[in-house]
Amino acid sequence: MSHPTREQILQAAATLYAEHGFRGTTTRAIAECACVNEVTLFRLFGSKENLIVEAMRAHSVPVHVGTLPEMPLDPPSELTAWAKQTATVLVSMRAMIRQAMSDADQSPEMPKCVSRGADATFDALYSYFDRLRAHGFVPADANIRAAASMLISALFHDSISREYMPQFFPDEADAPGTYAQLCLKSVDFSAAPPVAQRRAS
Amino acid sequence: MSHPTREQILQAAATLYAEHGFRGTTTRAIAECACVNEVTLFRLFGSKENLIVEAMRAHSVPVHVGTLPEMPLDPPSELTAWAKQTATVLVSMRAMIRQAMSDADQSPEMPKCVSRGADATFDALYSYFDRLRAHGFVPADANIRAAASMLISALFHDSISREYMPQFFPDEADAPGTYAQLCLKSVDFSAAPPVAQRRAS
DNA sequence: CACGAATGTAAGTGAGCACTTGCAGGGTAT
DNA sequence: ATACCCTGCAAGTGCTCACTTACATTCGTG
Repeated sequence: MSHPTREQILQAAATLYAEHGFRGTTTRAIAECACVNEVTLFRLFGSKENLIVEAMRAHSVPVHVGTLPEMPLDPPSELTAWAKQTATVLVSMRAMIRQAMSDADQSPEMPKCVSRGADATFDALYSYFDRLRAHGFVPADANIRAAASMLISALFHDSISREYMPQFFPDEADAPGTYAQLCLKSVDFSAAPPVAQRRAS
Repeated sequence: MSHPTREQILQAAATLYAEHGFRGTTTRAIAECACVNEVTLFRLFGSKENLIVEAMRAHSVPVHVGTLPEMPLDPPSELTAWAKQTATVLVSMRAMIRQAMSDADQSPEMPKCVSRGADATFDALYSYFDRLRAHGFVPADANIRAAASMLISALFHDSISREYMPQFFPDEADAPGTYAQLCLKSVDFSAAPPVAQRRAS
């Protein structure tokens, strides 16, 4: 029994929340946007807070991280492709992210919706860097943890701040690739792995 | 005599804004926090929006960027010191930054208060990197623009997101220094400019 | 058809909001 | 002392908000 109205409402709530935040999103506006009666919101979700938190949870899940190969072959292009995918996802969620980061006093659940996605992204990138290390692309003592953090930070800051200060960031078209290249340099990436070094896991 | 009440009010408005954002900050709360009558707010500033925008402008100014020497001598330690100073400033303003980034629909002035500070920070760092290049610390073809952007992005993301996802970032104590070192690596920094050799760590 | 669950409609409640008005006190300068 | 400006105080206006109540309508299923 998949309620179609339920999905409409959650979608409307997520859209309006991204635009206006928690306090700026009224139940009346959600109802209008979802083409349902305002009373239906309360019958289905009980309260505005429940509704919006549920909408956030539903729409922060599709943080399908970009694809990073199990077996690294061409790290620069692989990482560039991943950075571009990640940037695209972040840009599509930038408004929601901005709101959620500032609505911690409304419901502590909102920042968590963001950090969950960020953690998943970080894990994917970190384990890829670990594979690079295992295959000898980067030295064993490289600070891959901090490097992964920095790359994601660059993508994050770019996506949520570029529209306010475009002159701050590299050219939009190849910014993700630029970040990826600098990141690889920062971990002493070398194109030709000196055979197979030690296996780290 | 410079109105003391005026400063009290601006201070209170900035404090409350950082905590609760534009819509969450009521004129009543500002008045109470500043120990003045609510009517005084409107007599002095006309409207809530005027008041808060003015408070933001007044309190986003002290983005006194950290000190970066005109003549670079020991870039790793100089940059580390600067990163730590910048991180401290960012952390002290994190709540205000988060709110301002999400209140663009309330007043387009708010994100500008943030971006102005960021631009000044970027300019300081970029020109320092330019000096590094001029003195031979980094090669002429290094992408110092993107590297400066990435370092600030790392400091930015760290300061505003760490409390929501502490496991994402390097250890708090030396995170700024770590970012600085990785950043220098990403621009092929070499310790000895005239006799370019490998640097010992 | 009968029943019940989901939805719509109309109206309203109580609270909080930004902002206003009118008036009274209190300090300062002329 | 008088005039003036700043501030406090009390009360109120008009609006919007989240949320409720009571009743009517639709629709699928047995």
